[in-house]
Amino acid sequence: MIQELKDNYGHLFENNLLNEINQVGTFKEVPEGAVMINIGEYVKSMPLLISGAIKILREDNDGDELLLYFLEKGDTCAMTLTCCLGQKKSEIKAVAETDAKLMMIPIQKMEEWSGKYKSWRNFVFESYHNRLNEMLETIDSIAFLKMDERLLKYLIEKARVSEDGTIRNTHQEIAYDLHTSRVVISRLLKKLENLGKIELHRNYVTLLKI
Amino acid sequence: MIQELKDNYGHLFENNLLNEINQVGTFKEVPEGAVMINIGEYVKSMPLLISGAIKILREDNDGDELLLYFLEKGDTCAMTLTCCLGQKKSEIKAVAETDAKLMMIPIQKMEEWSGKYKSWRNFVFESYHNRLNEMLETIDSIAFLKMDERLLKYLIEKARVSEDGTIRNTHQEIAYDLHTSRVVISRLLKKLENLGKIELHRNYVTLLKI
DNA sequence: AAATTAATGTAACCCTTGTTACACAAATTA
DNA sequence: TAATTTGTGTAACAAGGGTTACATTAATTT
Repeated sequence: MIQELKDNYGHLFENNLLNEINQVGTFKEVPEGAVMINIGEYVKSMPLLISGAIKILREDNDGDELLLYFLEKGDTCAMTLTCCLGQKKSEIKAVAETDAKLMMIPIQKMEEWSGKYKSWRNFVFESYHNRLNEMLETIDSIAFLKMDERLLKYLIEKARVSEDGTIRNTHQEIAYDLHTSRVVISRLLKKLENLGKIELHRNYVTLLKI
Repeated sequence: MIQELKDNYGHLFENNLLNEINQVGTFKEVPEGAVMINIGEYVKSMPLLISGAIKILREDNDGDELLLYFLEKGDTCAMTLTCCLGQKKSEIKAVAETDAKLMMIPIQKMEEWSGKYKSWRNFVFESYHNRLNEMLETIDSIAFLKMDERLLKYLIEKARVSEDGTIRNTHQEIAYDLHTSRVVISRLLKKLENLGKIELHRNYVTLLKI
């Protein structure tokens, strides 16, 4: 049994299911920055995230991007779930935000386990629920917040999922995630620095404790 | 057996399940405009929509609203699903867009049926998938479109779910759904009228065929 | 070290959207 | 019918944020 599987999913799944996952799943490591799936691609297996963080993005026809949310350990991709079941194309893009470890589950098992294990069903439902709530959070941000508030919220999220609490990105990269321009981000970051909320450096930003 | 249940869900569910739904479900009619659930309320049963349309809204702390999507016949509310299972509060507000007919399912049955009927599981998964996609559509609109494009898209959606293809709303009501101001909507509607896309009247708008 | 590339700072400008104010018309109520 | 309320049209202005342009500084390459 892979120890990290037990550590992260032991409280969720009964032993029989854990053993099955351990048997049929494939352990996988992905390096930071790796594109794990693109819009329009078919999904072949379902990931259970063991460590690290995955960035989920939406893209429009012009290739403009928007960050939707991050997945962390114990999470799975809700999109993948029905993509697998219905053989549908992915509607989102997934990129490793940090180095990450995953357990990949073959799609045939999902349907089988849904009938067999109550804990699996609950996990799947819970995942959907979490993802829907994260989408609502995203909608709240873009619909109700101004760009400076969105930026601060983004920096806090980014710092949370990063290893050391710093945001190791250029202004341009931040601008892509928030679907705005580099100049706007530079302007607002400077404003946040003047307010004493952050510290700016070349290639990274640090959040200051309040 | 309620005929409309068979008509709308007969192709989805096996007969045993249909009969159970018919037995334990409560038939319910709601008039246009009725608030079916508010943010923060607990959900007691799960609705299967038989006819009419339901408007799903998000609200921020100041009471500002934003239309997320419409539910139509054959749909259910994905939010409700895990709200029921996890005894969680609703994150959204639901208002009858037109007169609607529903079958209300007691929450205990949901868990039971998830283990018992494959068609029920598939329906639930499919619902989640559809709702996630509708949320993505909403995000696309507010993130990538300008207000005039969002407005036109909104009018087309509204016309689709309405009885007679007209949008029976005041400019103020449209403004609430799109989370903007009445003046902005009046301005853009007038622009769309000048482009020959719509016809403006007091209290309603008609879409012109292209 | 010099040249080049990448990241950031900042000014000036413009467009979209939001706000305020008010006129006018249609519907409703007195 | 007169008075009031509700819905719409429009002008003028403000603010947020997107764009272009260019300077400056740090890192990388030659």
